[in-house]
Amino acid sequence: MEFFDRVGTMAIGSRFRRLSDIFTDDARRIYQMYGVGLDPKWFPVFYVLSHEDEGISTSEIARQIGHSHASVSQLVKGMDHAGLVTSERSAEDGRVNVIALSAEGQALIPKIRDQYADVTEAVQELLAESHSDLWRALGQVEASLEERDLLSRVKQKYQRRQQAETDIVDYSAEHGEVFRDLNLEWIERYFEVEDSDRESLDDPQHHILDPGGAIVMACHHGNVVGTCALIKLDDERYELAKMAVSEAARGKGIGWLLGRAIIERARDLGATTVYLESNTMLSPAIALYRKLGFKRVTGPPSPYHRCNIQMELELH
Amino acid sequence: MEFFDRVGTMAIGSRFRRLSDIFTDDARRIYQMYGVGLDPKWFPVFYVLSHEDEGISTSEIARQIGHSHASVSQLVKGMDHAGLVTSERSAEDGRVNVIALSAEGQALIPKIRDQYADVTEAVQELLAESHSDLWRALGQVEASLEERDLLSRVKQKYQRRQQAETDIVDYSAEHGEVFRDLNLEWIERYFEVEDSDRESLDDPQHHILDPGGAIVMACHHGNVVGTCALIKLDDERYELAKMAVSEAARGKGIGWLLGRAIIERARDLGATTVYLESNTMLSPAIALYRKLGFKRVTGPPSPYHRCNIQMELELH
DNA sequence: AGTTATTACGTAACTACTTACGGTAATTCC
DNA sequence: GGAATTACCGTAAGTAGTTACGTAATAACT
Repeated sequence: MEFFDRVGTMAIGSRFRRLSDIFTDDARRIYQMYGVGLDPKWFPVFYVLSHEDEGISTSEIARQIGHSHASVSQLVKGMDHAGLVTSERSAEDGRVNVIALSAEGQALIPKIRDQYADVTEAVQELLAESHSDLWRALGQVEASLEERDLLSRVKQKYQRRQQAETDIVDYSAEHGEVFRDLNLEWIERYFEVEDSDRESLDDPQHHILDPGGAIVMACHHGNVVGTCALIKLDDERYELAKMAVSEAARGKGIGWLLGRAIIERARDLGATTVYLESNTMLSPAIALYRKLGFKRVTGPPSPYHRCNIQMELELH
Repeated sequence: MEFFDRVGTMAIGSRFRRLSDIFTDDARRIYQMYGVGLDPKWFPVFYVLSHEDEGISTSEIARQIGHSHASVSQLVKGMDHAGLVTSERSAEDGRVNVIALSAEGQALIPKIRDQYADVTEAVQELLAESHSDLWRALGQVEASLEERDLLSRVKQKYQRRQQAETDIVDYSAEHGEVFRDLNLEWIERYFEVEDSDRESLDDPQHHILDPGGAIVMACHHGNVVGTCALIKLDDERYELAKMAVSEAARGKGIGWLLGRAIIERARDLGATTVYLESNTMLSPAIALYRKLGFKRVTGPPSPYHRCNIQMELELH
């Protein structure tokens, strides 16, 4: 397939699919040639059962062969119908179905041995024609994916790209409205708006900036999509607060940019500690704070009802 | 999947299927993340169309992406419904449907560019984690399969195994009945039984052996499943005839064993040429003769009506 | 002990392809 | 210039898996 070399690795899923189809197709004809009465799709289940002395459960088979339990359930149904397996409720646990090879199924084991040997040999010779060890490489890719799936790998690239297209700018008077709306959006979504919210959101200049704090705004493609504030507690301690990112701009790593920027401000202002209050309900936020270096602390109670977790970051 | 290392390479189809599913699954989420309005399954078609200036036909797309035309037809239907492509009958050829990206589809090209770059990079990094060049290895396996598919590779092993379990023995009196029946089976199936058939089949001793010919029988697991005769024409020329393999024993390479054995006999008898007559309708037989080294010749007409091809093998 | 959460399972519906089939248009063969 | 063959295409049905959902049994938590 010259196509795959043209499109490149983005089509790797399709390429695997195609190869799977090719092999599956030939497999059907091979099974037919050997004349063993086994449907190719039954083979993984058959293989597992042939290596178990006692019967095992549907879900255990599924775990071993990497299918869903529903798939195994369907396969076993077919094999049962063909008389190859027995399937009965467990005496110890009324939920589990114990599957085992029937006598007829057992009788298939020696018959399939030749086919197994021939096919294995043929495939191994085929794979050997390509210089590299494809079989091992497949195992390594599976292992890599188990460690970190493709989605998260791509997400990293995505966020990096989105972050590069996002500017962090200082708050100025014309941001007043969007600063308030961004914060009200999430507060109203999860909690009740409290009086102290209203005060600081309606007049950030007076409540945050004038006392020696800071506010930054995130602009993505010209739109303000996020904000974060730094409130001065005393000369050494500042509070990270009012972090908000608009619904549509979530997942672009903008919170991380805002956090980084506001910590930088704190450092510039001479802070040694940045403190914050949040709620464990907001798990993505907590994860972000942790990623930024914040650690959980227990401090004096917060004036906000919604606060049930306090965190701090030490600056060196 | 530890399972695949346990079963070994026979399960390579399943392994590809599983990998395909994993990638396809992540792909759907990735497409969602980038928010381009493209169904992942449309991508191959979209890719091909985005690289064509003019529209192309359904089957041409199918050829390029390696799907069936029916699949492309369905995909295009969906994309048309989503307004991404235009599809109309060709003016030159009333059979073909000309597919092209619509303006809306064109507009997607720059939107998908970032995603394409990010995913490609991520997959490449993933593949790089396994030491070997998986992508290239996949291409090589595809190429190897195109040259010779798995079925034929396995068939070779299969035949070798079956041949090892087959003995070639000399004709003796108790083979008379099976010799006749094996030959009548195929003659009746494809042609009319002629008088000269009856004569030699009913009394091979008199018609074949006594004049200086030979007959061999193939025994597979104790059953006689095939036969082949050698008829003396003159001191240097012998005719291979009456080759028959029972229906159930076809595809085991038994014809080849019989042919080899009868040629050996001819050599022992001092032949320089082995001649045969057959019919082009029996293409597997012709292929076998060719594989045994026979070449087509034009000789004097045969007494058998069914003969429409003559072949010879020179012995050195 | 009673409620709630978890686990095991089967059925149904869906997915992304395939093959099978049938209809129409073009080409090739006498 | 007709007949047979071949090419193109869409629809329907099949395939080997999946997710979604409902039910029953067990485990865990007050």
